[in-house]
Amino acid sequence: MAGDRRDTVKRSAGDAGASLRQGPVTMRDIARATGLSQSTVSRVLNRTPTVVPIAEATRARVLAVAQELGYRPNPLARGLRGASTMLLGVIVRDITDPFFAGAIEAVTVEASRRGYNVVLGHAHARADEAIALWAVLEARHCDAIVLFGDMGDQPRLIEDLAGARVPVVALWQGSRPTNVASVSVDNRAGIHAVLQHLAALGHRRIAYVGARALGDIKEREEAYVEFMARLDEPVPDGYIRHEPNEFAGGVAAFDALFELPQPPTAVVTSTDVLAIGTLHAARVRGLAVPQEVSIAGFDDIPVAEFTVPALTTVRMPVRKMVAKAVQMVLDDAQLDASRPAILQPSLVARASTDRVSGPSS
Amino acid sequence: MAGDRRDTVKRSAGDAGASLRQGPVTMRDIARATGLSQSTVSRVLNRTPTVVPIAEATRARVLAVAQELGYRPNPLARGLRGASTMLLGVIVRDITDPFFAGAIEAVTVEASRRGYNVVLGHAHARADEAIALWAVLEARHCDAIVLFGDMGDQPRLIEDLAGARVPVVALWQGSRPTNVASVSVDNRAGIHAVLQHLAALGHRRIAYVGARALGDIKEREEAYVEFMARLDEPVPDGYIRHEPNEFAGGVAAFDALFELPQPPTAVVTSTDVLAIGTLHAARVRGLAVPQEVSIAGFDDIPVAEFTVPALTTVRMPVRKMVAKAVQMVLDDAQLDASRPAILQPSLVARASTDRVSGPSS
DNA sequence: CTGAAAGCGCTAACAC
DNA sequence: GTGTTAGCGCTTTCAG
Repeated sequence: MAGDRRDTVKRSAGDAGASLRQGPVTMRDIARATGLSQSTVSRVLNRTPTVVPIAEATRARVLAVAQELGYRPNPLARGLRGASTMLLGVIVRDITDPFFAGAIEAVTVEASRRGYNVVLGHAHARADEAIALWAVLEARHCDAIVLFGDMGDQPRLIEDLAGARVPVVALWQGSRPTNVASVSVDNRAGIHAVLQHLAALGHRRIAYVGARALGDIKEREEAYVEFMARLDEPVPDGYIRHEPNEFAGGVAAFDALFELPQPPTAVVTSTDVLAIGTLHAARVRGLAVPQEVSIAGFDDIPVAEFTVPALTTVRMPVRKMVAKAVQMVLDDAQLDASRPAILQPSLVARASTDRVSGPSS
Repeated sequence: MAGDRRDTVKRSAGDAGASLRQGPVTMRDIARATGLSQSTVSRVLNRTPTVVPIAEATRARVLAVAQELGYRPNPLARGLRGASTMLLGVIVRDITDPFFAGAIEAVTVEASRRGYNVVLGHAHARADEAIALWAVLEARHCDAIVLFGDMGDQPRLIEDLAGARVPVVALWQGSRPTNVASVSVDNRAGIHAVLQHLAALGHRRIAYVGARALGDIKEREEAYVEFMARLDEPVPDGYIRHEPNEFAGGVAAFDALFELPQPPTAVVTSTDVLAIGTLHAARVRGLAVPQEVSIAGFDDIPVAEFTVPALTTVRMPVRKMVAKAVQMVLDDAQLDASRPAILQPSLVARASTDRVSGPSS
């Protein structure tokens, strides 16, 4: 059934087919065309360094012919033979999440800088699919695997990964040690920074909106609870809202918050995505941001700077984190699973937060 | 240098290693364990249908052992042998673009429904990188390639693709016939729909903001020009603004528009991304949307429903388009390059557009 | 119904 | 310096 797509027509080498690109050109073709052996061709094309010396003339000839014939190595064959596939597997929980979109871009850039290509597996918000993906990627002979997002609800995946035959590193999994090396952000510091900012503006009734707690999100919620306690500010019932990490989740949370007898004067969300939904809900309710309610997010996704009003948030050092992860996983460095690398976020104060000003009371 | 990562330790088959997953289990291992030949194992595992009958007992035994040993086929070897790799290559111009993020998700879903994985190549807004990518993907033996975005400024890529050994289909390239099969949207209908909507609300001074014209974007601009002409409404100088397709581009365009002696009462953008920037700029200038200026986008990206105010836009039938493209390219159907498949968009009227109401004059 | 054998394109010992 | 020779794990004739 398959196979009928393959060209059986082979041009005799030396054919004048200048720019007429032909089917797959193999090393054998080059060997024939140059009158050399395939292994010599291989050696030249792999620039086997000092180990095996090659006559300069030979090398030039091979290179020339390879160029002319438009030779391109077959990564499958290479991979089969045990060489590296120059493939970096990335498993991401939800591509739709603008935050991960940025991360994917970052990892692609970082990978291609090292000559790697990225195979993207998409678990579509279901971590159990990620398990299958993982199998695929390993089988696919990726040289390394990077995991994006909190797969914490799938301990099995994490365990499997720990026993992987390729290096694995996880990003944004929260900073609790797992079985797999990871790069995280200091969620506590981030949340404390926004809350500090809000507190300094006079806010005391601050609500929190986040997804059900796993990984990073869990830490953010805990940091919120901790900070409020330290502020000696009791958190009223209903001030902690759990909603799926989507725009609509932010809307739902905000609506619920403002049905409360004593609504908050500020809302902190676990991600910018939720914050954007919140911004929208405020508008729909006719509440002015930041005059009547302040809103702050977390991540600093690209659109955060352009929301209405611009969103105060915590900037995630995405590129740095990704670079770190890629370096760890490709340089095969000490993949120490017990001690995650933790990077620092920073507060970005924009127009969505301001002094508290008595809305009604 | 490479290779030291490979386990040389081979467990003798039959070992009690129940859940202790071991290194790569090959067909040979299964053959040995069952006492059958490798080819039989292969036949079973490939469910070679009616062609080659297999004793039920044999089949069961192989399956059982394969299961127990945790066998997973090596796609590299499969691919080498000429079989399909179950890999769908996707080249996307800019992952950061929220629109493409949605498209990627759609293609991943569609692909995995057919048992395919997606290899994502990211051209990072530079189409010349896409050329290299294309080479990579082909060499990577993808069974098919899907192109996202207007690579129209890189005729070379398109030409190369036309001579590809694997089926290729391009999405969002504009509807002009190229050398490669494509799926497009009726940009003209989309733009006319928004403009019609705006005109019905009483708008006459309508500006257009779009990226430099290629592919879809070009068609949208042309449709705008055409519609305004038909409306018998001269387009004042400076009402057509070219900005990069980024949030910041929308800001810049809006600012320029409102420096004009006679600013527009409505702004139509070629994409939602630009519209969002525009919304932001309006807020910064203190112009109320939609009371003082109406704004409409194109694409209906997920966030469009949650902007402030919610964005009127043209809904791109992303899933349908992607499904169509995947079907074309995988079912190897008639890849007719001369006649693009064109799907219809639909207007989504939301809060960012309203009747024109004399702002100042 | 099953086995033996020939490679896919490439790398890596090992010879000369 | 270069050629020979084995395979990597799998599919696929071609023989039993």
